[in-house]
Amino acid sequence: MRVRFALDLLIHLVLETSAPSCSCSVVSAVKIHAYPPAAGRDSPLFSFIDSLSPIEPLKSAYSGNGLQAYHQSLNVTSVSSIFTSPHHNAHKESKLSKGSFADYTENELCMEEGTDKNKSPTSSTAVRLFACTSTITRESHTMTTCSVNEGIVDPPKGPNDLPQPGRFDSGSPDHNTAPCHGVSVRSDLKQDKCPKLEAVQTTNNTVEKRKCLFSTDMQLQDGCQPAKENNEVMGCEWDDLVSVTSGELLAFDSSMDQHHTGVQLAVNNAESCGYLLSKLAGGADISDRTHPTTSSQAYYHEMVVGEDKTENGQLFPEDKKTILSEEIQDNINEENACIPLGCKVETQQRGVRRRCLVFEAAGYSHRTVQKESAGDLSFSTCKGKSSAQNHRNPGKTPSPHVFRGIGLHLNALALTSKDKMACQDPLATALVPSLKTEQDVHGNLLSAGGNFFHSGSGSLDLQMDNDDCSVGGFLGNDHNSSQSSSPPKKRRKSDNGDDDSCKRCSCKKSKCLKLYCECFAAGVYCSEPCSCQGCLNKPIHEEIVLSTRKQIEFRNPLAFAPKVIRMSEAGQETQEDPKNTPASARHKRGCNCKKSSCLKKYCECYQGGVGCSNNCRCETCKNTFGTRDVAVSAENEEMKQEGEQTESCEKEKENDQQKANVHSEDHKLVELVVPITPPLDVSSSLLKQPNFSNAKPPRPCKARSGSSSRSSKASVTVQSRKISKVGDSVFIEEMPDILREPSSPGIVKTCSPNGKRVSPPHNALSISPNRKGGRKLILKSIPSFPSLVGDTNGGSAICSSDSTTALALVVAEAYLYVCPWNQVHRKSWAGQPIIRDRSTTCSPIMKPCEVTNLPEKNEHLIRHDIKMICVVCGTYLRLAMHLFHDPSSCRKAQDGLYANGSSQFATREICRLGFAAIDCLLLLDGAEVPGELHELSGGNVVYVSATVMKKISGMQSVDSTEAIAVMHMPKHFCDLGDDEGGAGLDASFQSPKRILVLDGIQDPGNLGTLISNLFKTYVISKDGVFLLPACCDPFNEKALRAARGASLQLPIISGNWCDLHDLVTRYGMKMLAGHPESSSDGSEKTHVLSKELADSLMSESLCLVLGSEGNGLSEETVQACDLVSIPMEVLLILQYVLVARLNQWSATRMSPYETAKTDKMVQTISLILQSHLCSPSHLQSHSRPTVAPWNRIHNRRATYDAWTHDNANVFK
DNA sequence: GAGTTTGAAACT
DNA sequence: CAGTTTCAAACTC
Ligand SMILES: [Zn+2]
Ligand SMILES: [Zn+2]
Ligand SMILES: [Zn+2]
Ligand SMILES: [Zn+2]
Ligand SMILES: [Zn+2]
Ligand SMILES: [Zn+2]
Repeated sequence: MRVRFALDLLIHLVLETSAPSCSCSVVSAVKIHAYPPAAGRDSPLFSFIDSLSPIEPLKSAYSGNGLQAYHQSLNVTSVSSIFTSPHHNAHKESKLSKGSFADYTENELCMEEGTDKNKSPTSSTAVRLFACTSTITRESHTMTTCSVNEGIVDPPKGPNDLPQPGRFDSGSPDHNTAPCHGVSVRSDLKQDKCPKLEAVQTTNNTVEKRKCLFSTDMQLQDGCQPAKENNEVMGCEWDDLVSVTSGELLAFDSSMDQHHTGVQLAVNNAESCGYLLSKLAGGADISDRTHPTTSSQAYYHEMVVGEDKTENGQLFPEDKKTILSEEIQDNINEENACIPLGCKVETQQRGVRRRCLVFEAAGYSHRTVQKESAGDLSFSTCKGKSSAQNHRNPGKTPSPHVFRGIGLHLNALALTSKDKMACQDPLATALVPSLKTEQDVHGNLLSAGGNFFHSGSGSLDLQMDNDDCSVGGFLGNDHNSSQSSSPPKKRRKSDNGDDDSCKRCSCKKSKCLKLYCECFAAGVYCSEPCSCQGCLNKPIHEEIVLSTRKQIEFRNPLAFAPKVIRMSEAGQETQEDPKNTPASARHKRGCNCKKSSCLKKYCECYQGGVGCSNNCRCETCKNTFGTRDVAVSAENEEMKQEGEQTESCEKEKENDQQKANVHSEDHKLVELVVPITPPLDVSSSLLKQPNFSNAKPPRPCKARSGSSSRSSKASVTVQSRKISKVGDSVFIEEMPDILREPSSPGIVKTCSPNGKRVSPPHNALSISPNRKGGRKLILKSIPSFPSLVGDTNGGSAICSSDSTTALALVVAEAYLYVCPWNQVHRKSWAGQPIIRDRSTTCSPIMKPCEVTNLPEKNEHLIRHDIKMICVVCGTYLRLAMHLFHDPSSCRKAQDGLYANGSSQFATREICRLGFAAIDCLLLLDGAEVPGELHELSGGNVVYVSATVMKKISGMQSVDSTEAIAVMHMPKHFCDLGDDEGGAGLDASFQSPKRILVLDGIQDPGNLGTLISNLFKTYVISKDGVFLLPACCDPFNEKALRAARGASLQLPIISGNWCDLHDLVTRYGMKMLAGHPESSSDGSEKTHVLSKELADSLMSESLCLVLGSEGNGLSEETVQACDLVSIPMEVLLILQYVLVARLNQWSATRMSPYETAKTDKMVQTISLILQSHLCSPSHLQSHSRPTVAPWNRIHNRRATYDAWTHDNANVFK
């Protein structure tokens, strides 16, 4: 029992650390670290620990709270074990085991017994898995490794068994079997591997801990393990074991590096592995808890529970774990366990590895942690657990909470399959979750821990002692829980490498910076086992890695989230049932298998050990883990559950009790599968006893929203679906951070109506469900923004429709932010009413883009078609907008454009825009001439063969290219560098009022978007764009596409600063540029945007200068312009509005492509906003420092000329 | 170990 | 949620 507690504590710690979101757990963890050990705590242990473990962290860990204490103790133990060396162990053992153990055991026994019994049966079967090593022993001093195997198997395994049994008996009754295995394993290990383990001696103490292997899964249970060694302590041992494991895991990380000692876990059974993994994630705790129970399921439950308890919310994915166990297969266990840990582990690991996910994190994290404070944490946790076990336990429920932190994110999938595989093979294991930890170090640590676990199971590595093995990565499965993802992402920790798992990726071209790379996807750095080429996924390239990750996350917030969601986890959020079959987990996005029938690892569902769900689009699915139909029903349930969950989530905390109930229910479910283990409960009890006891596996919820805890309900199902749905509801993932942050001024809050919703949990971990899609922003909740509207009065406030729309558009324009006009839209600002005169809205900004809202005078300018274009061309933009300079055109103009459309629609739309007239229309043989095109082309239609078309279009395939329009460069474009530039300028502007000056916009997409936005409010002969030299080519494909034709209709002048000055002088324009408030030097040139300022500028002719994405305003700009700073509140409001609006758009009429673009737009805006908010040096440039060669205007021209030359004969 | 298959990622 | 291409793992021999 104690052990369990300890474990729980550890877990909690881990979780806490890992889980960013969970404040509670975190807190505890933190405390632990920070606080000095509680006096209360067991001194003996502590002292013990202290003495034993070299590691400081442990000590620190001890903090004070009871819980903490537990943790600490746990940590301690683990630490000791880990680090430890044998000697320590011995000492510890003696101390711990005896004293503490007794206590623990007793407690646990009580608790567990009930559960245990249940479990035991199952457990026996189930468990086998691993062996952990160590730690536990230490605590107990003895503990040593634990190997858990699942029940049945174990016993056999090792000689140790015998000992174990004894322990078991005493300690954890039920588990005996398992323990046995564990024991045996251990013993074997010890014997065999002793070295590493350090001798685990069972008896003595020492156990080393390090190496425990778990063989199977689940069950870590190990309680048994304890038996092994030394240990004796039965119940305690289990706990210890568990803790150990967790500790080990942690230790691994850390230790691995340092000591090595780590533990190895071998998970034999897949399930075990899975469990482990899950546990890892947060699971560690769980496992502890579970230990008692034995069965793997139990573990789950525990885990889940733990998570729930702890976190609550947060979560991690943990859960996900899922199920793996389910199956368990376990079987196996490997006896091997006996085998040297390393060996086994390795193999397993490898086996697992493959696809599994990697834990990467784990390793990293651990390391980091070790090194850093984080390390401490982890240690502490680990140790703490053990110690806790020893000592504490008592109470501490808290620990469980801690766990949560752990959640990992694993990317990996679940492991189930792996597990299974593992089962099959020894390896199996796989699953390890990655742990990515969340961002935080802690998270990392945690995750790492998680990974370890997984790995352990898998083989991962972990191994502590051995490092050799490697640890590496694990794969894991992980699933992570909820979490969200991202945040955690993790960093890879620093680390070095970690090793982790054995082999890992072998990327040749992705530089390990794409999701193709398993290491990168898992959130871990590449390490020695990797055979990648040109790898940049190394700690030394941390910046690159992190920035790349951000970009990818921007694109898909869930990119680094675990792919497999465990039902159990879901439980948290959703919940799931543990019982469920193994398959409680489901792949988040589902697979799309065509030829593998979901029976090969090509299938991510299969690989993850989960059945296919409704999210899968697979054909002829024969997934052995479950096919879609089955899943469906589950999903439905899930759905329901989700709803509940969500609700529950909010109330979770409040409803702990309820949860408890729920948990219990869950437990039942769980129990079915596996016996549950009550012991955990105890530990969990600290957090929430109920949960533990129940064992609900459910998971923590977290998922969702963050924190939430999940609903406890246990629904079994789980589901990802639900999740997804849930996500819908909320999430704003995409919202800029700023918005989310609380810090935002009060205004913001008020403004946003939904504030609540918007702010997702911080953590976010929860990922939003939405995500399914990945990209959409969400908005459900965000209605319009009140503030803008608002304010009041009724009046018009907003007009809403139009005004809002207009606003949105306006906002969209990055430069607009800087623009005073924005204020016009608001009815009031800063408490003062803003006068809104429709007539003044002329400013470009104000105009709504929607046709309906367009001022009449612009009706003819703004093409309704734009909308259509979006829709129609959205998916084929590339084709539709692919333009080239027209070679055939006359020299002077030289600038012809080819518009080739992949489809009639696209082509037609382009023409409709009325860009320039089409000089010639090239159609594929046999294609019909679209009516409108015919008119536009003036009858100049040429039919060409597919070959020619292909050549001209420059596209790989002509299938979608039905027509290419050859047109002249728009007359509105003039390059002052050219001969006749001047004339063009005069022609374009009779009296410019608003010119958007773009200084160094390097990204074509951004440039196009800016032009497009300006065009929406374009006033003929009054507005235009001036491109300074550093800008990319506005006719670049990407720019054209982004501009949706706007660049063909808006005056675009390309010139240098001298030209700009001439222009400004000639028309008496005033130059304005946005500037970060902070940077203002107080000079008279800096103004704060205010109603008065806006009013005063309304009638003036202005040049708005927008700096580059990466470098902000150039020196010249700053010198030449009046700087306008926008108060943060305003910016926030604008941003909020923008995002809301964009979301709305995407939800309504935007095609996928457009949606993607929207994302980019948001990104662009965010960047620009940042430039206003931060000093240039802080800006994070998302693009190259300079315009890429191929995007440079002149180069483009050269390229074009060359192309023209090459194709001269084509045109004849 | 080389070559093929496969389906997710990435890109347009 | 489009159509292709790229990529690296999974699988095959
Ligand atoms: Zn790689
Ligand atoms: Zn790698
Ligand atoms: Zn690499
Ligand atoms: Zn599939
Ligand atoms: Zn599937
Ligand atoms: Zn399938």
